[in-house]
Amino acid sequence: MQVHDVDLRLLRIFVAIVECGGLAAAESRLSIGRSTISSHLSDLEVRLGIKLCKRGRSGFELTEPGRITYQASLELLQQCEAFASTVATSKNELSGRVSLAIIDTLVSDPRCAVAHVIAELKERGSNVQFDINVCEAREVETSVVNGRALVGIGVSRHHLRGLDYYPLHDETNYLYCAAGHPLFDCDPSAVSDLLADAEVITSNYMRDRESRNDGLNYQNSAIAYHDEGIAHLILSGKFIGYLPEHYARHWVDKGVFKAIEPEVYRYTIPVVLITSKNNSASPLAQALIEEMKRCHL
Amino acid sequence: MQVHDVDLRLLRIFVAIVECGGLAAAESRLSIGRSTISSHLSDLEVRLGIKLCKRGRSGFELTEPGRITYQASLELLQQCEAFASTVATSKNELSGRVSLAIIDTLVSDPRCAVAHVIAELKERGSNVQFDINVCEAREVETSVVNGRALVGIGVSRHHLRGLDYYPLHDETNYLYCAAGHPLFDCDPSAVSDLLADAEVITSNYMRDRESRNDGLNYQNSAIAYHDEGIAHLILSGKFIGYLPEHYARHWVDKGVFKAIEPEVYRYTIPVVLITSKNNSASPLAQALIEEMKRCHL
DNA sequence: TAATTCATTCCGGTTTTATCGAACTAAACT
DNA sequence: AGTTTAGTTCGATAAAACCGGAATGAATTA
Repeated sequence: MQVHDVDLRLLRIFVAIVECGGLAAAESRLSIGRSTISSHLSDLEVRLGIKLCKRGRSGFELTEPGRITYQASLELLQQCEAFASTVATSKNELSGRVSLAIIDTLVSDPRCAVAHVIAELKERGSNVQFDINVCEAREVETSVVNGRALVGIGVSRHHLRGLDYYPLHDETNYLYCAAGHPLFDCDPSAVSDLLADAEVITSNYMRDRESRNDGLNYQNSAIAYHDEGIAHLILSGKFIGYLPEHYARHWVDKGVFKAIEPEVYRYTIPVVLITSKNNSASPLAQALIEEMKRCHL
Repeated sequence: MQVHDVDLRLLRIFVAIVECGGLAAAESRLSIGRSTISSHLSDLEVRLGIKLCKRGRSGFELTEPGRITYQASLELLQQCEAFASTVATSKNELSGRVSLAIIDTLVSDPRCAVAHVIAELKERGSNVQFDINVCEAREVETSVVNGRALVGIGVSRHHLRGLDYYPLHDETNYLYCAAGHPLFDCDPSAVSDLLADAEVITSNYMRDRESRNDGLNYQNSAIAYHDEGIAHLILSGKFIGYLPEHYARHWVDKGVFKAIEPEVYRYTIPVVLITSKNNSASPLAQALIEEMKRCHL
């Protein structure tokens, strides 16, 4: 091997060291001994003719050329992945990293096809890697906008420019109370009075003034942007709040949740596939989107 | 070595084979035996999971994925060169952030080489960033001591431990009065009387008791640690004070300042380059210091 | 000062890789 | 069919890469 030849393995090790902040910490990540790492690192330094970092008991620190080398290494390794992806695509296989931003609790919806799509993509390319981020509604969109996620699945009413929205299915939300709350076992005639007093949880959807046309008592004394947070609050017996039917069903079946006048207190919102007009060019993104749509015909 | 890992050496061999149009021809170019080349090539095919080319007595021909792989290989190898070049450049080129603490009004001294040094460093590395802080004398030293500044340029009489001082040039200060002050147009014989009454500005230099051996009237009714502040005070016509000759010249030429008995009321202080024994190890600091000294030979 | 932590260096044994040459196969040319 | 050319396969071998452990060093912490 020539001295001037780039050795990707050494670069990977170097990157790991940098990201772990020292040889000792990199040990477990690389699962090779410290002495080995040390010699690899100094190997690289000799090859490049550069002192890459200061290290020792006094702390780990990149030199300026080290910083540059680190950045360049990341770039080169990225380009290697692109190479692999190009080659894989040429044989009709998918390859690369899929990053998904998904609104929380969607997993409990039986119509949710995410798992199926993952299986399908993995089937079509063993090199496909997944990076799934479950987050609240707003975050789904921002993740797609700023490129953290290739594709998002969530709900949205105020569509952002630069994003494409494709409706997958509708999600119906009901107003729930839990055992222990006055509304849980009350006489039907008392409902409207009790409702006027009940504190309602403010969720992402309910943050918009226009959504609060149900005459309920929004005091902002309980706010939660994740359904799981809302569930906690409802379970306390002190609040009532909207939840997707599929998510609440778990507790409804156990007899601890009850929907309050479901014919009145309900809203339906479409679950949408969110993609960016920018980064949907890669074959991987293409396949993901197509498959997602196909599953929701 | 993992299967999905890219091996640059194999890619180089593959490229050579393609460009030579067969294994036999590539033999001499790679100066390795045909059997070796053959096994390398099939290695690569196994790794990528692709049949790259047809070969045999019937002629050499790339498959379609082979063509794509060849193109992608060229690209990747190109990017490797770019990587190498980036890293190599970072070796010789200076890069990083230069923080300078400079005593104020030095810019008006024609012997001040700061601008020239900045130009020179920028020339030697387009990645160099500058962070210049113009401040009063004391601050120059403290900035270097606590690391806020890599290098300082200022005046100092009580050298601090841990700092290195390198004399650049001498700066002469005269005692000035401005139009409107009794001393400005007075009769030479009246000077000594008027001087006894004139209020003198206390500056950084004049804060030391030992410096106040000129018999003047220091009342501390006007204090300024920046030359520009001193200039303001002198311009008011109510005070007299010491200023560097090069800085005062501007107003002297316009006829609004006048030096008072310049043969008597003057002092000279060396302008020094101040560096810390700690952080002068970086190549950037090194270059800066060397260049600064070179300009002041 | 002692203990701790991080890193380097050296040692040796194991594994992997690179390489060559010889034997072999397959197609094409004579 | 025999020859030629191109490539493959198969050991064998030497080189190298790899790895962990012990000893050491250096700087920090107790």
